[in-house]
Order: sequence, then C-alpha cells, then structure tokens
Amino acid sequence: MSSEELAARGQTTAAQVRKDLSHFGSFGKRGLGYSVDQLRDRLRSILGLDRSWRVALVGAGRIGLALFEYPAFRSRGYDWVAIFDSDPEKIGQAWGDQVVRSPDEFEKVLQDLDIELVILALPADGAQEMAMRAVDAGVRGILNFAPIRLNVPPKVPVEDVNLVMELEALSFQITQGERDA
Amino acid sequence: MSSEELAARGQTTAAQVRKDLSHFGSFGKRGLGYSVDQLRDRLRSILGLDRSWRVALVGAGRIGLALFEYPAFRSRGYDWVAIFDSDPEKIGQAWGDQVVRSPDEFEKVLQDLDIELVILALPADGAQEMAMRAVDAGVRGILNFAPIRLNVPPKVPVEDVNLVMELEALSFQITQGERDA
DNA sequence: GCATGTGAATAGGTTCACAGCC
DNA sequence: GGCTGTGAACCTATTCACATGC
Repeated sequence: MSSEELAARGQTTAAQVRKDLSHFGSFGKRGLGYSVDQLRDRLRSILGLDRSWRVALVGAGRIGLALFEYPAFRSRGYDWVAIFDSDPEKIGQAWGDQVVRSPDEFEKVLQDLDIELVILALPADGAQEMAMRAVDAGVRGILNFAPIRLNVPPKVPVEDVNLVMELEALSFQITQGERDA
Repeated sequence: MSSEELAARGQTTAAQVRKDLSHFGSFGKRGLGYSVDQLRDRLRSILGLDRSWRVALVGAGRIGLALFEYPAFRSRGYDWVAIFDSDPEKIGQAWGDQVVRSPDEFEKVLQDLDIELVILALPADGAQEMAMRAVDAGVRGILNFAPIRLNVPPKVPVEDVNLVMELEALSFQITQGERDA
C-alpha cells in the first residue's frame, strides 16, 4: 500500500505519512509502497500495543461502569485487574470477575497486582489525591476523566478526557461559523 | 489578574496567554492585567457558552447513560431534549424526563425540537448513517464516541472521543519513556 | 512602574520536490 | 516507471522584547 493510499484513509497527506513513519525508521520499499502486515506489526510494537496492560479503575460510578464494560478495552489488551470506590455501598460489590475495593487497600493492591495504568473516573475533588497516591505506588500512566489538571511528575504521562470541553469545542466552532457566514 | 498568573494556572506561558487573547480583541489593561469577571464574560461569549444548547443522545447504552446522567452537562447549559436507540427493548423506556425514541422518528424529532447538537454513543457500524441523517436534518455539530472517522460536510464540526486511542497514547508514551531510560 | 499588545525572531511542523532504489 | 526517504522551502505557532498606555 502506498503512502498515498494510507494518507487517504487517515485523512492526511502522503508526505505527512512518509515523514511520520520515517521518524521511527524506514519501513517501505521504493517503487512498491508499504507492506501492510509489516507496517502493522512495527507500529504495534512502537505504540506498545504488542503486549497487554494491567489496569485499575478508580471510581465505580456510571462512567466507570461504562468503561469497565466497554468491550474494546479488553479486546485491545487492557485488562481490568482492580476496581476502587470510596462509597461503602459499592465496596464489596461484584463487577464481572472483579470486586469493588476500598481505597484503603489502594497502594498495596497496585503494588501486589503490578498495576501499570490507572483510569480515574471520579469527581474532581478526589482525583488529585488518588493520582498522587497512584504515582507514589509506581503506576506508569493515568487516564483522567476528572475535569481538573492533575499535578504529577513529568515521568508519568497523563491523558485527559474532558467531556464538557469537547462539547464546548463544538459550541465554539458553531459560534465561529455563524460569525463568518 | 496578570497574564503571568493566568499562564501559571493554565499550564502555559504569559506570552501565549496574551497572544491567544489578542486574537479575539484587547481585554486587559496595561500596568494592571485582566479583570477576571470581564474576561470570563467575554470568553463565555466567544466560546458560545452564554446560551443553552439543545442536545440529542443517539445510543442508549452504558456510555449513553453515563453521559445522560453526567451532571456537568446539564449545569453547563447542554439540555437533553431527545434520546434515540434502535433496540426495541429500550424504545419507550423512561430516562429521567425523557423517553427513548425509535430512530424512525429521528429526522422529524430533530427538526421539531430544533436540535443543534447530536452525541453519537453507539457502535461503529451505525454511526456513519446516523451522522449523515443528523446532518441532513440540520444538526450543527456532532460529538462522536464511535471509533470511526465520520464523513460529514465541513460546515458541520465533529469532535471525536476515542477511548481506546487515549489508552494507546498512554501505552506509547510509557513505551517511549522506557526507550530513553 | 507595571503589564499589555504586538512586531520581530525563533522554533516547530508541514509541504514540496527530487535523488535514489525497487 | 513508481514510490520512498529526505533535504530544502514554506508556513504556522511560540517566544522574545519593547513601545505604548494605564
């Protein structure tokens, strides 16, 4: 497959595809293009997708539930190995093969189960504390749904999903569009 | 408040704050800084947040439910005015003050209720069709949770939330970090 | 005196275009 | 002949630095 075709599929340009790939090495064959199989394998390895990841869910609310049951996570190698919630009503509940745990056990469980990723799906006021505790317990990355900017050391990557901001970005674009028209 | 202080809060630089704001006008006072109240109001207006938006939810699964019950949406002026799902079991169910509707009524309801934003929280295979139908019915913007790139006319902004990609971005950063170390 | 707003300088990222290899 | 990989050209965004106005 040529960079041209890859670009069409990825909503970008052929030159962009070639530059981006060249950043990680030389994958294609001149005159021929890229082998899809080879390219997939190389990219999976670069992206760290050729292995599974041990994930803890922090916050067993509705967003937590939706994530927990989201089949795409499991199928991509993200394995739930623990769930935490501070609500005494929820602690002890069974979620699939998991049981909701108390935050009291947080550090111990993270370490014992060798958890690498933490997904924070809890209200803003508890998020910073749990982020810090997760970092101190040795977690490698955080996916944050709480609408605050977490303060963590730079060695620990954080990805933010801010649902309100996504809607606000739409509102902005629509409002701007009206201005031009 | 000075651009310096705003920058510290927003994880950016003072020059960046001033440049960004200058793009929309001149809000500050030399020697003094910015009036927080004035700035908030002006920004809310620029971002289109000084009004409410009529939103339809497409897909009454677990992600849809989590969004529907997410209090921050309502409190920011995003009003749910319709819910759609193709599952006959779900059609007719009451969700708060709403009733889950059949996609058969989609266009009619969007138009009758003057719906401006659509949130797609359904599997990838139905998303493109519903996006097109929404656009044809006059929707102004789409928030898309389905893991596909929607093909819609450029006048209709789309924001994508791809949960798997967020996790993959973490995996990548962790894997890269290991390489440096 | 102090902090904005903005040209000028710099850095970063995208596109061009072509030599080199299949 | 066809398509990659990559310097060079270009364009956009960030940072600098200072004249301007409070």
